[in-house]
Amino acid sequence: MTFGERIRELRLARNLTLREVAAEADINFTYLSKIENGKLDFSDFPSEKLIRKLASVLGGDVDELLLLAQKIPDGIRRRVLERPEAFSRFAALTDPQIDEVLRYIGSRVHSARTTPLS
Amino acid sequence: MTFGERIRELRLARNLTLREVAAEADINFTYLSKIENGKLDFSDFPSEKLIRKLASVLGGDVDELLLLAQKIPDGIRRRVLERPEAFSRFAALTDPQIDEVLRYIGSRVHSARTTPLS
DNA sequence: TCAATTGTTGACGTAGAACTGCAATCATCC
DNA sequence: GGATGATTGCAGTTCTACGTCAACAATTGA
Repeated sequence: MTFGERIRELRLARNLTLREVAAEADINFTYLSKIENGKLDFSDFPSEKLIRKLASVLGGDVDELLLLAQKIPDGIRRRVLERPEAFSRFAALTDPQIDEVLRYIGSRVHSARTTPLS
Repeated sequence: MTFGERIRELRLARNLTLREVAAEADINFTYLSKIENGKLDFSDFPSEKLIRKLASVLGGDVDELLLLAQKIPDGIRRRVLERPEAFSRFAALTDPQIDEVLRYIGSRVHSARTTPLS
């Protein structure tokens, strides 16, 4: 699932046309077409600002869209900047090790979510 | 310690002038002055590209400088994009919970670092 | 004393990313 | 067959992050 595919999916799920969504997002409908088809001239994705707007207009999840566009969600970014060393260590784990740590979190660490996943 | 302060520290530690470092980094020395003094017109920090160049020229740690400039180091970024859900959960932990998980990693997860901390 | 070196600052310039917009073309669907 | 919607190439325009320039201040050292 690419970013563009997801945008299209969200748009069609609401039975909206390119023109309708583009108008609400204050962009040109041809640009939206290019976004959905991954045919942007330079860069693979639109700006973070526009991604947020599209999420809002389409009722999509901002973080999901940001990730599809290879951008770091705010909640994670904030925490990385607060605890960089911790994240460096976590990032250095292999996939199975990450899974193991997640199981540990699930079993040992309770009421973990103090803030929404954002 | 701000980004600019650290840059200046690195530069002075090598007894280099603004002009010398700027020349090596292919920028104007007045721009470097602003960077060190946190006086950039817009944005608080130079581009990621320039940060890397400065790290190289000054022999500084890229990740340290990136973090001071509120940018996510590559190693972490890559892993976040690979395992977003895991990082969301990790990021949602409180500080003490993160510390607990780090202790767990230290005690249970061996040969964790398959790649450099980058 | 004055000139050489170094650093600071406000105003200004610019390249590239982000986005526009048209024209031509195609596909569907009543 | 025309109304509606989408695609795409290409040449704009806009915006701002990035960086320069010119003038000046501070310090050093002969």
